[in-house]
Order: sequence, then structure tokens, then C-alpha cells
Amino acid sequence: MATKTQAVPEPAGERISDAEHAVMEVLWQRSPQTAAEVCESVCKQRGWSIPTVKTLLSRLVQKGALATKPDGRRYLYTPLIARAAYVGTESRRLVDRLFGGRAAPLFAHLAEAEALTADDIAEIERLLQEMKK
Amino acid sequence: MATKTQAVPEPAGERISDAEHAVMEVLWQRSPQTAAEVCESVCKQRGWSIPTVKTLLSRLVQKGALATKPDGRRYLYTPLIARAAYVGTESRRLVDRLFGGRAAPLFAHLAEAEALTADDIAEIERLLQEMKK
DNA sequence: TCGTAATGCCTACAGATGTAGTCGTTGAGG
DNA sequence: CCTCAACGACTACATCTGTAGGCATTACGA
Repeated sequence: MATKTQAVPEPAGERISDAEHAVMEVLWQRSPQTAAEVCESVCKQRGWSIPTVKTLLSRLVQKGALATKPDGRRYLYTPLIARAAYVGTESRRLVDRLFGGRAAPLFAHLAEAEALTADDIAEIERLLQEMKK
Repeated sequence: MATKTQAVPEPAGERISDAEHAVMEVLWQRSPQTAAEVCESVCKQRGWSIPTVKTLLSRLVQKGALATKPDGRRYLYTPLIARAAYVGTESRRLVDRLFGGRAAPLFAHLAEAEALTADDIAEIERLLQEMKK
């Protein structure tokens, strides 16, 4: 047995699942929050019950994605990993897996699939201008 | 018995997992191929053994992502869903989950993370020009 | 003709994930 | 001071995923 658990404060090593991500999203929006509060934000939406949320919170804590701070009887949960970091790895993963690591093909695909609104295009153009400086 | 379940030719209903995707990728590159051939392309790379590939192939057939055509004793596997379609849904999923369905934020993120090479930028610019016509 | 290597099918199994229940404890109101 | 509702820890369990082994069959070379 030995190694058992934690030790290394490993920052964002484990993968965050889909359901877990929903919980993170809530906490990224506002934190800290209690389990009950988080539930209020997602239970309706996803048809979950409190136990489900608690399980997800625990798993996220185990994975080092959330920190807990005791507040009387309950815990307050706070994200340990930034949303930007998460979004970063996930985007990268996708680009790597599907587009050989190149972002241009992704863009081309979105364009072709007409997944780009006029707003998107304008915005991207603006960003491009900015980058060229 | 053979075909077993099938029934509804459900086009790309089920989700394709990571490992399965690797197999699809090989078949998108060239098809049809036998299990052994597919293995040649991925077993080394991912440290898999033939049984693993066969399992993945079966699951993909079950999921309606691959078609089989008997060729003597073995099967020839061919993709039933187009790579573009897969790439499409996966991209959409990501954009929906992480960027509220808007592509511009994704682009902004990639830009910020310096995940865009000079080539990417040039290419995207070119695409933009084309789209504006 | 016959053995055999190769092939597909079914089974296996550990770990991750989605979803939820039980239970012992404890803070806070009466 | 005592009860009870609420909270976290632990448990549960079906399904999916990653990874692979065993078995029955059969096309093909000797």
C-alpha cells in the first residue's frame, strides 16, 4: 500500500470530469460557497440531488482542484485551479487531438461549419489587429 | 448469428472515447483496414496489444461508428461517420462547455495563451479575407 | 487431407464517472 | 441542557473506459 494519498500538492494533475466541471464552473463564478449553495446553482439545472453535489465536491478536493475552509459545521469550497488554466489545458487537448496541435485548422473548421457568428468574426479580426502590433 | 443487435442505424449517437478515437483516426487516414493493420498503426505508438485494438474496433462497430465487411476470415473496417462530423461535434462541445458557445472567446484564449503560431495567424487572416467576400 | 496459425467473439477486471443513500456527529435553538 | 436538523465521511452501485486474455472456428499451406 504505502503511497496511499495526497502528499504532493500536485497542482491540477488529475483530470476533471464533465460533472465535476459543472461544479467548478459554479465556484469559478463565485467563491467560496457551501455545498448547499453550489447545489442551488446546479441541482435544478442538471437534476442532481445534494448527495451528488457533495460527492463531486469531495472528488474535486481529492483531486486538488478545490480547497476547503471549515466554517462552523460546514465547509466553504474555493477553486484551487484557475478557470483560465483549465480552459487552457482543455483547449490544448482538443487542438492536439483533432487538429494536430495547430489552431488554424480549428478555426477553419469552425468557419466552414458556420459556427462563427458575425460578431465572432469581427471580434477575431479585432484581436488579430491587436496582435499584429 | 453475426450481426446481433444493430437495429437502428443510429448515426453517431454514442460518444467515442479517447482510445476509440485513436482507432478512428487510423481508419480515417486509410480504409478499409483489418484489425491487424490498424494495430500496426497504433499498437507501437500507444503500447497496445492486438486484443485491445479488437475490443476498441468492436465497440466502435456497436456504437455505429464503423462498418464491417467480411473479407475471407477477417473483417475490413470502414468509418461510418466522417471525420469532419466528429471533429465538428467535439469542437462544438468544447466551445459550448467552455466558452458559452461563442468561438471568439476560444480564439482569444488561444491568442492569449500564445498557442497561435505566426503561421496560424497568417492562415486565419487569409480565411477571414475569404469569408468576407 | 489435416494441422495450425490467425481471427472474431465473449469474458474479465480494475479504475473512473454519474448518481445517490446511510450514518454518526455536532452546532444552535428551545 | 437536550433534541434535532444539517453536515461531512463513508458506502453503494451501475456504466463506461482502458487494457487484455481465452476459446472456438476456419482458411490455407504442407
